[in-house]
Amino acid sequence: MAEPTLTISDRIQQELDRLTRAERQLAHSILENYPASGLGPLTALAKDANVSTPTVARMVQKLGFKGYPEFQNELREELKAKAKNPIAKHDTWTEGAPSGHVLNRFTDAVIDNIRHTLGQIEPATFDRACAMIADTAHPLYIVGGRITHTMAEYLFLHAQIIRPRVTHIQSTSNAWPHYLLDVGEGDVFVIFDVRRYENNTLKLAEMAHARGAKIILFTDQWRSPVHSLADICFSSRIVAPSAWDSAAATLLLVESVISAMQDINWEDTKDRAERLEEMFDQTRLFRKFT
Amino acid sequence: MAEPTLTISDRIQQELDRLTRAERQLAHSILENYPASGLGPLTALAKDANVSTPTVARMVQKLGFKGYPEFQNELREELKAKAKNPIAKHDTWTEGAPSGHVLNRFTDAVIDNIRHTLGQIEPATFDRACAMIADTAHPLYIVGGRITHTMAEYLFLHAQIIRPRVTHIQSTSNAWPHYLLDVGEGDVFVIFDVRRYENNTLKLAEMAHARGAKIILFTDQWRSPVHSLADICFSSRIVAPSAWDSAAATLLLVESVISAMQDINWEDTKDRAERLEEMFDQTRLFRKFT
DNA sequence: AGAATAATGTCAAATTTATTACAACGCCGT
DNA sequence: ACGGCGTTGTAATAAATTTGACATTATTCT
Repeated sequence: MAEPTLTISDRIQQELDRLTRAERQLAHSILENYPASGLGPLTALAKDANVSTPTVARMVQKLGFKGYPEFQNELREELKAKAKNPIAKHDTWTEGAPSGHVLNRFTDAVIDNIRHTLGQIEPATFDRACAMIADTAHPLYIVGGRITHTMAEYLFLHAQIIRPRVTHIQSTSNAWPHYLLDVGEGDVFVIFDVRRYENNTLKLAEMAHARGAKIILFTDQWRSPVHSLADICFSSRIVAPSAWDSAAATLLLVESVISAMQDINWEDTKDRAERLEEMFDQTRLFRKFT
Repeated sequence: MAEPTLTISDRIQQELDRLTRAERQLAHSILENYPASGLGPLTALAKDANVSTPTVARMVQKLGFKGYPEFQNELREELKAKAKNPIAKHDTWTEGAPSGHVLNRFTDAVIDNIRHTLGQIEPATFDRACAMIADTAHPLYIVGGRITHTMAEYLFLHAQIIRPRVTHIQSTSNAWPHYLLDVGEGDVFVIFDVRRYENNTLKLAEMAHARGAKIILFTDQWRSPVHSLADICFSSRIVAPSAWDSAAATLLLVESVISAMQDINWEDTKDRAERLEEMFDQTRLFRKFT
């Protein structure tokens, strides 16, 4: 590729002295709202700068492009790169590994997933979801599928400490219908369903929905069919340079939910956590921290 | 003009449910590199999203534009507006949330953890670990504790597809000594142990080590006591603005290992994955992808 | 001052790009 | 299984954008 690290903006400014009157006029117009104006049609740009269309065509050639379309193309590439950049000033994450190494490739993908995922979330929706999950007035059910039950369990293990009345259901288990016996109006379901979407999970969601339960769904960018039943739906990006998907962005969301829950229920949590500590001490399950 | 303050990105996400399959595909492609991809020619966008050109034309009309050019025009206006903003607070991950919001605080911490974690890994060590884990000449045991067994299981679920002879042991279960009966020289143990370090896990590691097993340890920055027995030790940073720790960096490592394993064993994996697919098809566990 | 040269604009041709009409396909309900 | 409806793609058409040729205007040098 041999991408020059110079942006078009840089190049224009560099050339500014060597440009003629009309071209300078045009150059300033381009830089005025960069890069937006350069991405419109040549005609519009010309009119904006009060120059003729061939002037535009000639200048982009002077800048080394074959034509206006090629010029626009590079502008768009710049824009793409810029959108990615706020984070990726690291060219490699693991020092000493080539950029093509799994670690670097994978990490790039994950960071990218995180950025996309977070970018699509409305804070208000997130807060609402956390409030629902933290609300001890209603029982909380956490549901996961074949792979996602790991995420479900992660949430469960923490939720269990933070609040009472939490149940973990594996949709792949054939025991789940039993759990639904007690479900009533206003109960809260957190459901994980990522491709490949599981029939069991959908069935479970339908039954819970029929009983008046609220559903908060964690899914991927393509969204599980459960989403039509869900009150709140979070979709994380899961693409990875691998035959499988990445759950990292989903985990980040889950952990954020845990953190928010804990803030909401802090008084209770503190108490429950202390009692848990005591019990652990008694069972000698853990080492004393050294 | 009553310009709605909604960006095109917002509008697309709002409409997402009402869109058809091809249109959704397209929508995701637009959001993927927003707004750059939408500023190119219609034809290019269509090819990018693997849909036909009329699909693009139809969707922009569905979104309320008279035609593609008008759509692009608004995109450019958005871009201009964004550029004008006093350095649009691009340092937040979730737009519209204050930088102090849980989502932003947590994400910052996680990215930071990832950076530190990856920075401490030697690629050669990583590769060696992957080779050991992928080596089908020896049985593989995966061990997790109270919280970490979610990570262990995540690895297990994937490893199981990639290679034979994989066993998942929960150190909190009192059944684990049984598993050790068959362990012999050269068997590989992947052990997860983060604070609070668990006595059971340490015991298990000691016994495995005594029997000549190789140990690959995933722990935190303070390193579990198991590390003195381990052949390879990965420590991830787990600090989070919360009363609990973040497993995100650990998960990233695990997923990278999975990806690397898969590359090493690709021939076998392909075969095993196909057979698994068939079995799933027969059990009708999953929906057909739509 | 006047000729020569460079710069710019006008207009038309050529190319690309968007739109429309229509046919094929898949999905759902009967 | 069959018919109808909605969705999607192909291909032709219409519109636009870009480019090139040429005439005009400004600028510079003698």
